[in-house]
Amino acid sequence: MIQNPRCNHGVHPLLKHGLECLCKFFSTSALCCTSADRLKKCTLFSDGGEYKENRDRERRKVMEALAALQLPGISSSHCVLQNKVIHNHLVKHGLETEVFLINNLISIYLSLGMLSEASQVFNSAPKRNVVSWTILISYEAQHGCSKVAFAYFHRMQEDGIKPNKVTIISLLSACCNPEFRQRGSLLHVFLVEDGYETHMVAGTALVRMYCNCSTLENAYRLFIALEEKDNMSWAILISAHVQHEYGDNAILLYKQMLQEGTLPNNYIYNKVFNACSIIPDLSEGLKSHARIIGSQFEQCIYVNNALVDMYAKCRSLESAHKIFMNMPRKDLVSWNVIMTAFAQYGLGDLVFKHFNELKAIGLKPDEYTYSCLLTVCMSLEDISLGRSVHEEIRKAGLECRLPVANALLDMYSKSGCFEEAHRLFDKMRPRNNASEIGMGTRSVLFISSKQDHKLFSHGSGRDVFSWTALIQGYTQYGHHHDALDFFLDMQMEGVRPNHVTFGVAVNACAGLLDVEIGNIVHMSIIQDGYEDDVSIGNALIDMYARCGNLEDAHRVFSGMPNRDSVSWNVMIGSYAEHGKVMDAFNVSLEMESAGMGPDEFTFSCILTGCRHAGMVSDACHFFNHMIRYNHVTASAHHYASIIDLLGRAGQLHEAEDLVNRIPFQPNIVVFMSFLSACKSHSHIDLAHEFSDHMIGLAPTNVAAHVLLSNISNGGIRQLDTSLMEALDNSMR
DNA sequence: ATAGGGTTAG
Repeated sequence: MIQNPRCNHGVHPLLKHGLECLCKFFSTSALCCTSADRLKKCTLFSDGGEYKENRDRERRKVMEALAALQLPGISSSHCVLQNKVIHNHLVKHGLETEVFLINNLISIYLSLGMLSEASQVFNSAPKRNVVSWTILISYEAQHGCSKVAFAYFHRMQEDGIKPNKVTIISLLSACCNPEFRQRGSLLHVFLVEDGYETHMVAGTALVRMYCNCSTLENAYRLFIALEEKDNMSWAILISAHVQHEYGDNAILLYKQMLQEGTLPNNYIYNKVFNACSIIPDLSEGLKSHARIIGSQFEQCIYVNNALVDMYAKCRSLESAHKIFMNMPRKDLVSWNVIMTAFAQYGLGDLVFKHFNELKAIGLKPDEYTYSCLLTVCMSLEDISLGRSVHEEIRKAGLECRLPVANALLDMYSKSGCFEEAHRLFDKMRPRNNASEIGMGTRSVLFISSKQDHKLFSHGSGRDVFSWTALIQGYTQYGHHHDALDFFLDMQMEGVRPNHVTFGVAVNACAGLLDVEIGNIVHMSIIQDGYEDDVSIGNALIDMYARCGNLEDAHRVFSGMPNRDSVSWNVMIGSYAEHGKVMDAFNVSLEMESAGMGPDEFTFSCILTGCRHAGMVSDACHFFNHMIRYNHVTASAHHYASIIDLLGRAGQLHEAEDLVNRIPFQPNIVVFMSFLSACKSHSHIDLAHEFSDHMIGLAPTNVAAHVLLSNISNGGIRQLDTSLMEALDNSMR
């Protein structure tokens, strides 16, 4: 029993040590800032603030209890106020107070990131209860160390302590992906047994777990069964829909929430704006923006960051910038968002200008800032600028952070700098090992005080983006064998390809004209459930067609549940390329009746096909169709193609007529097609009529001069083939 | 009493 706290009677020596550590910390300004910030947060956002306020009140009580003990380093300003309340506490609860204070200490240490102090108190505590363990579990869960959280859960049960509702809720938040599906259902059973399945907090945690580990449908079933829903329950469901990129459904849920009379909070506005960015849907975004004008949310930094992003994604950069400029407070994310927006609009100068500004006001760029800069370097194709950014990243010690490392990989790989790409890639360890080591060391932190912070705080393994960047680079530079080798290595390392990786792998097979490997990749695509992906489907059509397998190409095409204009054009182009012009034309008619207008590219494909097959009259028919077709304006490529065809067939007057009818300034390819035809049919006079035009258009074009000299000298046949190539290349 | 369900950029 503690009569007078000043005398320290009855305080456990270990606890006293912990208190001393804490007191040292109280005397520094750091804690004052932290609690002041926290209090501000509570008053700014009422949602969830009440809980935090209570918690802070309790913490203050503990602080004051410590002050009352008059340990060295405590400042008197922390003391007096609730001294009496605490004193009564200590008297009333006697020894039980010890575990209460210990739990508070652990919790405070953890919230300040003082892990070794926390573990010291935990390990030497004379008594632990369910709360002591739950504090650790919740800490690990919130810091993404799910496996450690479950390790504590087992340890706790071995120690004979039964988990309660709060423990289960904390663990549910650690179930972050399908890997935890089984453990998650086990927790679900725990809750059902105790009758908490539809309890608001427990049920909401369940909803989140199902969103992460199962399907949104299963999550929704639990959601509608909740006895009560608050806006946090809605926020979780809406957020999950946004995460799965179901922007429309997220908006529908949001409207349903409003209809049921639940008021949105800052989390929900944040998600609604995210949903509008995904779709993108400016009008819905404007509506919600109007709702928050004049409200407390207008000040909220998260909401504003999402708004800036939303306007940028909805093609309204000006509004995005206006919001950014008017934000009462900006954090690094705000700067990152606006810089990313500028980068998306190709405004590299503004990106770098803002980068310098944010540094000038004392913010420290992070991995996202730098990866944004790198995308700019990449779009400018300025590898030396990229290298200087890389140097700055190295100095900032951020080279191994995944977003940056992946952006660097992407840049080097797509610029063909494979040596540098590999140097970086090899530094990034395989991800599974890294996290296992981290986890393994971590799980004994509180049991035996063994620790190794570096391993888990900076571990950056390669993920699917890292591999994909490398494979993409290899394919782009024609190293298809290497690309496919890495595609296999990646899977050996346990990293599953995503839709981009699969698409690139298919391209590599197409590049190798290797339909056997192509078939194998196709099977993996089906196995992994990517067969309905549009861009993968397009790549498959192209792969089969290039390998000469038009039937399989068409089978993929006709099996696609969704097609974009590329799908149609690839199919049409494949037929045209193989001389099956009628098939190409029929598919283009289908395309038309499917409500997707044939575009410039479609006609280029067909005209190229006609050119290869020498089908003059059909080409003219398609050409006239195109001219009459409202949405397509014939381009220089189209004219060049048809003029070339007419010329080859000897119909030089028709060709001449067409040259004169071109409604815009024809380019050099058009003239060269025509003059080349004049030459092969010995219409030298006609050629001379147009030669001044051509040379005037491109006085320094060597090929044009060679062509003219050939015409004057009676011609050399070989130029024809180079012209064909130039024409083909200009079509692509 | 202390522990509980949630945010932004590749």
